[in-house]
Amino acid sequence: MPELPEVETVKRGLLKLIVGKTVKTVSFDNPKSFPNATADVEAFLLNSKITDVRRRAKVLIIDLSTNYSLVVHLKMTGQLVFVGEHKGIRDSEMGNGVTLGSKSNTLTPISQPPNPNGEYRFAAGHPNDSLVNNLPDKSTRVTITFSDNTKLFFNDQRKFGWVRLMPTLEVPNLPFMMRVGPEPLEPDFTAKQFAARFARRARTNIKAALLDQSVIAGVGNIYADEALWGAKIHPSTLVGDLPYSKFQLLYSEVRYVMNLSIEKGGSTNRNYVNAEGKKGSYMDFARVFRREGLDCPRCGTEIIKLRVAGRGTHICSSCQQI
DNA sequence: CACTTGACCTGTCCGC
DNA sequence: TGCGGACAGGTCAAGT
Repeated sequence: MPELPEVETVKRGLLKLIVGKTVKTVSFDNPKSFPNATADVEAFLLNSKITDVRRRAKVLIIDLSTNYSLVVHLKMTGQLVFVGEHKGIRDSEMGNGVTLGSKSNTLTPISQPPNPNGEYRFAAGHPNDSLVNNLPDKSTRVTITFSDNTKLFFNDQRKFGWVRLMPTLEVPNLPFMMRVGPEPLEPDFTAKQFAARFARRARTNIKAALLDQSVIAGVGNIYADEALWGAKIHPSTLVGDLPYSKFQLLYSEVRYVMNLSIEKGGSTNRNYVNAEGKKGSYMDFARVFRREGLDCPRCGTEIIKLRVAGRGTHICSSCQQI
């Protein structure tokens, strides 16, 4: 998914849209997307109130008044989209799986497909701003309906992402949370600390190390390429071969591209949308990512695409040399 | 441990 | 237009 700036954008949207709302029902059609015990859902999710929305690395944490939290990882194609007004559709027509809640708070099997005529309206905007305008759709895995009948959809085409209900105090004990590195945008996070985090990965290339969430949190394929271009570092350079001055540059570039992207609402390469279903515009400002065949904005040399650390990688072969 | 590769899924795009 | 293969924002579990 979604890397740090996209998850941060979703978090900011949800903070405005769902805090204070009360969960009425939840429905889901894919156990992998929402692997929770029914009893826990009934005891700690239904009728709970949303108290806060937080982010750690690429993980979203939606806190509930029951001292439980919904932990969400969007992985490659996940979306969390809030729909504020709807019409022409009933709860019984939502999704293909089971619904928890409603009046009886009991499991209710759903056999109807999503209503193809269900209409959901978003705030007016440019037609290209939205990628989702009729939810639920076939990528909808989880639907939460609030007491005012507004809805939060977890959509995920590739089913890599997940939503988990767990006690808030146990969230930091998730294996991923135990391992994940520092937040690169924290004001007190320094270049010196940044450089020190890479010591463990001296014998691999800098791109693989940047993508390693246990080194630095939140960097993914887009911002790794963008930051390496900014620091004029070839992605295949061995970490151990980089002088401290390059780490200082890379530290600044990681923070620059991520802050810029948050300002632009994130990157919509394919599926990403924010909490209102709208695209982000960072790709309009990208210097190398997905720009193979175009000119390097710094020197005019053609941008090329390689494979580094098993990922599509974009560089200027003139600016970025080993 | 550090490091690399394939697997997890669905959809799209590109070449034949 | 059909079909096969490569590829897509991220982690993990296995390999070496």
